[in-house]
Amino acid sequence: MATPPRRLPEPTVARLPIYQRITQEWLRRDRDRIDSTTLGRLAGVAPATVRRDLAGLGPVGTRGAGYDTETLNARIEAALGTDETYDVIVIGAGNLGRALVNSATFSTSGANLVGVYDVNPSIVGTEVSGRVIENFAGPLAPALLAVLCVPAENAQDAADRLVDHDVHAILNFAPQVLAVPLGVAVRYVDFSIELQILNYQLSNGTGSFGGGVLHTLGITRPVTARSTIPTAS
Amino acid sequence: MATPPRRLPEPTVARLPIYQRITQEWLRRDRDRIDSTTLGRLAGVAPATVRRDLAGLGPVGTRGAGYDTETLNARIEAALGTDETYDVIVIGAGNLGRALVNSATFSTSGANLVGVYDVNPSIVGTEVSGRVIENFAGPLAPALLAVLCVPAENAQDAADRLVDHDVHAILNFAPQVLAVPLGVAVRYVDFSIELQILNYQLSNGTGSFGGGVLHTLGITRPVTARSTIPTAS
DNA sequence: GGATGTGAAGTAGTTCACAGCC
DNA sequence: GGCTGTGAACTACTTCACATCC
Repeated sequence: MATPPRRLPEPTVARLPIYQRITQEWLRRDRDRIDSTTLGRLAGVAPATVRRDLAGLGPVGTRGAGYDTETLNARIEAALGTDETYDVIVIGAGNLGRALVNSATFSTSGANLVGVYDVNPSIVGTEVSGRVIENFAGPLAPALLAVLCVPAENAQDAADRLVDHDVHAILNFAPQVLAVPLGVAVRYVDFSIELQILNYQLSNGTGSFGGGVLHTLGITRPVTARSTIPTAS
Repeated sequence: MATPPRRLPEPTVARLPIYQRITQEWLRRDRDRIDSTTLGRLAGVAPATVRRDLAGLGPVGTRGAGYDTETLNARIEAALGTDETYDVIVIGAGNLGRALVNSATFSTSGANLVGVYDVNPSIVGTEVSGRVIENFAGPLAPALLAVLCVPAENAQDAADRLVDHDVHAILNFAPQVLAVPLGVAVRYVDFSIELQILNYQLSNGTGSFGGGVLHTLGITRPVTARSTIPTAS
């Protein structure tokens, strides 16, 4: 059990996948080290915060030389638990559900799609990404994690069904606050709320001092450079 | 200028749209008052936090009687700036882009869709929600806010194009950290990161004490009740 | 009586600044 | 020399608890 020592702060957990994405890009480009300043610039996070975040994974860097790309990637994976795969079902195979199922990143983060469901008879039986869409009214593949992409008015009913089916975490794309029993985690992705927040920032110059803001949860630092990840030099 | 007195804290801004959604549901059901405890239970937020948030809009409640539904809704709208509409363009009309354009909530929050663009010749010219998809290489309708739903590998290029076109805020659905100049706000909606966070919470019982967690940004309170919004009594 | 609005206290997260190690 | 890891200071947000007003 050389896994994460203590529980990580929420904002750290939200940033780890971003560091990981950058680290993986670094790996692809055969760069074997990265330092907190660079990582911070690319992720839109202060260097000290990067170090504090990564230090939470146990000592992972090398003083004077930054972080070893390979090790860092492995450590983040272990901390997030994405080194093992986890089963996910998708409820709702409209445009959104299909977009998610098709999305390349679905599997790269350890998620293992074990079922796609819908109630619409004209959709059930069709395929998406080579997977047959099944009837949500019928039996469900076992999974602890479900992604909900149904219309708002059906979201609560669907959530109830999922809870009965022993789902313990729901990623809800419906613009609908869900009521679930204690012990079930819900996370919301709400398009129009995100729009509203951005619009507010536009009108008020919030987020740093009017600067380009990274905002996957706690991230509020401007990314100044125009380039993304430089090619290996 | 009877608009918001001071700048609101980020987490408050993220919660206001949720309060607003509940308030609007309340309006629809002809309930003319709501109190911080009820609002908090439905939104998954502590009552004191609800009051602190709403107090930031200037005095809006009535001691002893809670908040007037109509007034509250208007105040939140004014604070968020959704009482005036704002123009938005959507870049990328794949499944995701189409899902967003179709989404009922698009317009309900003040957003005004003024253009949908793609580079794929087999998509350009087709319609989505009665709107013709135009060529992203061609001229763009003016808008300060853009929604980016292109593949990760095209996201930075598209963002550069948008910045040149004087877009000041980008809602990025591509799993790609964008580099933009200062003065441009970016907000990320990243499916696989959300999944990873949820999976982490599953494995670690984070978020309250393993309880059902509301998590549109700062929201970490369990919603215990099974019912959503009760029907008018 | 009852619920808001808010000082004061508490908590969490970020950033500084530098000791420690390569 | 350079960059990590971290105590200490700081900042931001949340929650308590109660005075205030309907």
